[in-house]
Amino acid sequence: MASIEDVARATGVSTATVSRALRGLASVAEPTRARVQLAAQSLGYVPSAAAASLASGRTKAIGLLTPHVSRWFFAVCIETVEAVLRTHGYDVLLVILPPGGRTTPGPGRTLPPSRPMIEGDLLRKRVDATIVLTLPLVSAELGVLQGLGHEVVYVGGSAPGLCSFGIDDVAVGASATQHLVDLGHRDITFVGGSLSPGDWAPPQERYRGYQRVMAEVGLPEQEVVSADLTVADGRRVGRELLRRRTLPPALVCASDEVAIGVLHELRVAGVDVPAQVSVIGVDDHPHAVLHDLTTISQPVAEQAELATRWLLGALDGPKGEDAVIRTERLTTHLVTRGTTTHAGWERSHP
Amino acid sequence: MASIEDVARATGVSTATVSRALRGLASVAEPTRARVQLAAQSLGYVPSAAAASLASGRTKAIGLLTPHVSRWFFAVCIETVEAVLRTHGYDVLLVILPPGGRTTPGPGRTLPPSRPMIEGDLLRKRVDATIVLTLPLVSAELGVLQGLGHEVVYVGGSAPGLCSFGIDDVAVGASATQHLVDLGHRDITFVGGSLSPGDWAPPQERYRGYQRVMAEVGLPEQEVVSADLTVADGRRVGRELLRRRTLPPALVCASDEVAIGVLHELRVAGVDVPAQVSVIGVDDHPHAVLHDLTTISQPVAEQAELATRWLLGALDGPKGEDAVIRTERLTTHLVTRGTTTHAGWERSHP
DNA sequence: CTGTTAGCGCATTCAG
DNA sequence: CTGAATGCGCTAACAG
Repeated sequence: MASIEDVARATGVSTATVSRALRGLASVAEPTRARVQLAAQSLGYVPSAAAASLASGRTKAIGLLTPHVSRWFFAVCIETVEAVLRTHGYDVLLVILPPGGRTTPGPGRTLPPSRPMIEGDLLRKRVDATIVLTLPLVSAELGVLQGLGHEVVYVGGSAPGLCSFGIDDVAVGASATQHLVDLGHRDITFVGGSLSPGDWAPPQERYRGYQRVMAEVGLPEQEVVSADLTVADGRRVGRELLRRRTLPPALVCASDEVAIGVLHELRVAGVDVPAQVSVIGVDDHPHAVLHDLTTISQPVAEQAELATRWLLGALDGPKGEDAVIRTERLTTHLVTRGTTTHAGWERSHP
Repeated sequence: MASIEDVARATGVSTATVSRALRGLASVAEPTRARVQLAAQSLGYVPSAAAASLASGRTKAIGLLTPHVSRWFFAVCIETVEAVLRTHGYDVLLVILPPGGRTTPGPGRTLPPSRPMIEGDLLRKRVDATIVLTLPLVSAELGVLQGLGHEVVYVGGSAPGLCSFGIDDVAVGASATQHLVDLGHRDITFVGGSLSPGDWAPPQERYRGYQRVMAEVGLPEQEVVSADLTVADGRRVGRELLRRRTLPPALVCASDEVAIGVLHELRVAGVDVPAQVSVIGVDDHPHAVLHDLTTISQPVAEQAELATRWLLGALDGPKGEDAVIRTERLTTHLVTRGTTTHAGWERSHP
């Protein structure tokens, strides 16, 4: 366990010089730096992150808060964030906060009691900044994040009071709905809404887009079908729809994963998609094409990368000066595949 | 930024007592502890991880090394590991080491030059132990891991010289192959092998299982089809197979994701699965059932959980005493679905 | 360009 | 059960 002092002794310089040399500060003579590096290497010296943090006040680590890992959007974000941070010398502290139970009770603002404290404790002092991935935050948590005393950036949507890089989920819901309207559909059902309309998480926003378009074109809203954004829950919804007397002819699903689940059950039951039911999802998940799913595509890695780079810039740049809250919305686009078609197609078809 | 001293002053005790009280050490009078906790809370005191690490020598963080995030196996492992560690007060330092390029050149043992050093630097002193997820390590890296000076556990298979919790990939490959043999197949092709047979990563081991069974039953090995374990690469393979004069009648795929990709292309091209081609995968990926894929199921979360709990035990327990290298293999099982059937089924069918 | 001097905030002896 | 003293290993002024 060589320490900086061993390296200093071996090189015949002071520990301060070793520190400077190894960190690449300009004010070190090149020959000196070379000797220091050599000695450090041959001694197998590795600086103590704890000591460096304590002395410098910076941890060179960044917290990454996410509600999931095994869902495509989050996995891609995590990979992207990690890659960018690592090339810039930052470590990633992964914190998973499953949203489970959070939107269930009462007015949708209750949390398991341990959660907010965990966030505060966990991130403060341990990291230099925090990246939050599309976590359906409640206001108490926003407060915690803002009180963290360091930069916070939100990825995947927008969050009140935080810098964010994401997409416009209302617009996404609207586009998906509009696509079906354009195909002549009038009876359009939204799948994937949650029960707590007070939250501003993506499914809720997408639902608002649906509502907006339906209102604009004067169509009656159908009762929303609640679902987690998973294949498993999509399947549950699919089976539920099959039990109805008549199938809904057009579905806007809040994500491709639900859409894929629904599609699967419908097809297994012999329903002709899109002839009997048109289905559109959101994401352009890698598996969407396997199911020939029409969807709204969003640039996931780009959102994560932009957010991370912005954060790195903010960490270098003027501290606390740019109090401007930056909210960037990346563009999405419709990917037309085979699960959507004109209303009434079935009747006009052999 | 309240420090331990502020809490001590506010409570009228020494910093040592604050430290003990807050960490739950037994040797503190209950009333004292209560007062300390109250003061700490009202001051918003959060201990400095850096200072604690420096003083105690333990970081309360664990490194998690993984080659991927967006693949099902790894995502589930990451979620599981994080959940277990967090409930035990440990932070997770996520390190992604994409295996890209590692098995490509020369004898399959070359690495991008930066990699091994990164590992050593990154993990040493920053974490108390390391969990490695099914990373196709080369011997140099094994050396680095073993020289890290702390506990290391491997998840998903086994690694020479490391404690590990995983499945027997050779047996998995053998089971999959045996299933096809039992169905009367004689012309069986392995998909997903890598080009570097020197490595002992899962695909290679599964391939060895295939080889073993083929040899045992006296069947000729077919030329292995290389593929990444992804849907995209599975599709590439599917298209390649379609260009052959005759389709291989039976495929053992090294993972469900490749299998799903292959299946998709075959079906889109009008190939009847399983009548013309039988396909079996490995994993029992959540999407496998959507494609009616026969597969070998493995308990992913269990592997990760066992490994993590073992590690926590090792961190508490006797240091360096239990030099026994523990290798635990969990059981897998065949899940028969609709993508495999008897050889010659097509001919005997209307 | 380099050395000297102080802490960073806590956990841990060792006394009491 | 509690307090006083020591140092973990490094970075950041400040001199030179």
